[in-house]
Amino acid sequence: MATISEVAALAGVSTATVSRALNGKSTVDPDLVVRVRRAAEELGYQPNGPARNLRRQEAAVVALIISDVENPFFTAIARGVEDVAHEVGYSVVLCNSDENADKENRYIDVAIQERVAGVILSPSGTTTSVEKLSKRGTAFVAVDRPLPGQSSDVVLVDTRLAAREATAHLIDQGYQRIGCITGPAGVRTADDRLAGYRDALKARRLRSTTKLVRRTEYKAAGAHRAAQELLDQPEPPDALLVANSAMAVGVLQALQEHGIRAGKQVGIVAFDDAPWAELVDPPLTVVAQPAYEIGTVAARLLLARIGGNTRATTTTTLAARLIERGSSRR
Amino acid sequence: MATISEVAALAGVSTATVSRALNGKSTVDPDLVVRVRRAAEELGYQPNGPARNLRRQEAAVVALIISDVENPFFTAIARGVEDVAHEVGYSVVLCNSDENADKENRYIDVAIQERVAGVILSPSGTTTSVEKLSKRGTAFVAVDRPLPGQSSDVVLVDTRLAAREATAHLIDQGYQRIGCITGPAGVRTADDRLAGYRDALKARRLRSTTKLVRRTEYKAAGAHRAAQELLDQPEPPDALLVANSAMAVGVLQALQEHGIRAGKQVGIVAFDDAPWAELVDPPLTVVAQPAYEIGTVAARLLLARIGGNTRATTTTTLAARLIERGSSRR
DNA sequence: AACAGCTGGGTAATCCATTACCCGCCCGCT
DNA sequence: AGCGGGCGGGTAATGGATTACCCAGCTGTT
Repeated sequence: MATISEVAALAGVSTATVSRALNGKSTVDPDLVVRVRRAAEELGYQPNGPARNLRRQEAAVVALIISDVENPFFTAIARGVEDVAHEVGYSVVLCNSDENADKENRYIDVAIQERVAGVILSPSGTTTSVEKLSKRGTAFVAVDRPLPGQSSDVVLVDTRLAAREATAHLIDQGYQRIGCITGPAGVRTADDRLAGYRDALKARRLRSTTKLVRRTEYKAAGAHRAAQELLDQPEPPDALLVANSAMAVGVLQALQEHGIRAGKQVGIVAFDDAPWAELVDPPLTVVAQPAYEIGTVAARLLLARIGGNTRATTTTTLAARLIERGSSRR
Repeated sequence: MATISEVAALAGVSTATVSRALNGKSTVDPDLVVRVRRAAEELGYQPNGPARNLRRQEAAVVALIISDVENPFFTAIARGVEDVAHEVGYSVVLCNSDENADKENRYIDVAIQERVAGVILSPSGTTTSVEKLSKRGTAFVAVDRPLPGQSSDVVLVDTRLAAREATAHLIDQGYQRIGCITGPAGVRTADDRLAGYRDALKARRLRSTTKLVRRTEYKAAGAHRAAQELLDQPEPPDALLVANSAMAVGVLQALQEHGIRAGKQVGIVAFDDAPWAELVDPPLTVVAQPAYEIGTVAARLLLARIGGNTRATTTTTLAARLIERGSSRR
């Protein structure tokens, strides 16, 4: 692997000039730039990243720590972040924390050790230790969920309002015993969706009972079990608000197993507009979240901070959109 | 940010001892180890990754370059790679090449610059330039698709055979004008699936016509257009082999728009067992690929190479499994 | 008692790109 | 002609962890 001094030797200049030429710095004689380029080309020179980062005290990399690579909501965020970051020459590395605070903290440590320029993360829980980041002065932005106790830029969806509207929609459609299957306690989006659900019930003077509420992992399996339990009760729900698309899979499965048809018998609204939502029968009513936009907004905020912007931290709240389809129509 | 010499000063030892103690090296007096640990703790010491990597000439990171973060097939591979890599202390960074040779090559350059220990990639096309990797001696493994012209470890699925079996299954079910919607020419899996489809037709002495074959991007939109074209023909197909699950979404949509029911009227088999495959009506017959296993196998091969193993390159071919459901039954 | 051998730990070289600092040269002005 | 200013480009310091090499001191053997 060629080093900068070999390039310098071949081009007949000093390493300083090579560095300046290749980085397009100030004023280097155009002839020299050409000679340096040619020499670098010939040797297949690739600058040594660690050396550069060591010197610069920062890598042109942003880390994106998400809680589930297999969840399309998060991969859409990733795409948004990537598109913006690439424009300005930053690379994005994706880390999968699996909703696991340990893994998440490990990745934060790695991010610090590797001296990435910034971190975007969807904090899995209450024990996320971003103080390390702020202590070191590494820029970071939270997405989807706020950071407990920390002030930072945050990009959120008004998920409580969305849940409220979705639930109100179910009430409007004439459903009366509406249940809710949401994520684990302590995960902010899960709590908010539940709160929004309760808001709607209260506003319409429907009584809210824990018998119709279940909390599980944000996965199909947990939701499947939860739906079965709810449906096996003496007084089962006649509609369900489901907190994400993976869970929706589990719920729809449970309905099938019970020989229940969505819509007519049990109304369903799920968060996240999955590509397959229109394919099931009846098509699934969903709360579409602007995931890609979350990513782009978060990336821009992060880049501004990296650029040294020191304005007060901001909270950006994006709206979700209810897409009514057959699964919430009798 | 504390450095190793500050830790050394606080612990009253040399930097060499700090390094040895924290890396669990050879024999350091247990008392000193404790003192060093305590000092590091107190200062919140995080080793400087770039400095370490510069010295070691390698980072404990493997790069995984996949062609579509939003495709569950690839994210499942990612999970497999992660699980294995983490066990031995390697971090995984995910890079999304978007089936774009430029982006892919850029990520390969980044991987080289950052001196990652190894690379796993699903080569998007014929112009993938891994010579840079082999020239530098960086270990790499190809997944899902072989590397054109290069010898390397490869982990594949026997996708041609799977396509053949899936097509044969459709023939057995009594479908007669079977079509195929596959990915772009030059993408090996797309070519193989088409070849397997043709194998099956030939074996059963059915004539194969290009009128029933369409190639598009591996995405829903392309497949949607393709399916519309096929169905609008004077002699439309009565069954379709679809090359991945994103495409299946487009195809099923087109069927809906044509008021055609899968199974009874047009048999469908799609690659990749998506979580929603059982939810559509009728449930979707699929070719399930062992994506997670591809990831684990590839990671183990890569780690062996990183460990200096110089055995000849291997090709691992895993079997796919046809899961018969309603969409291929009349 | 003297010496070989081993072990724990310190000193300083090393990895490579970037950049502060400095020098020499040329131009233009007085 | 002499001097100041500006510019191109070289020398060497710098960043921080790892590790080759070496030394001091202790153990055990004869």
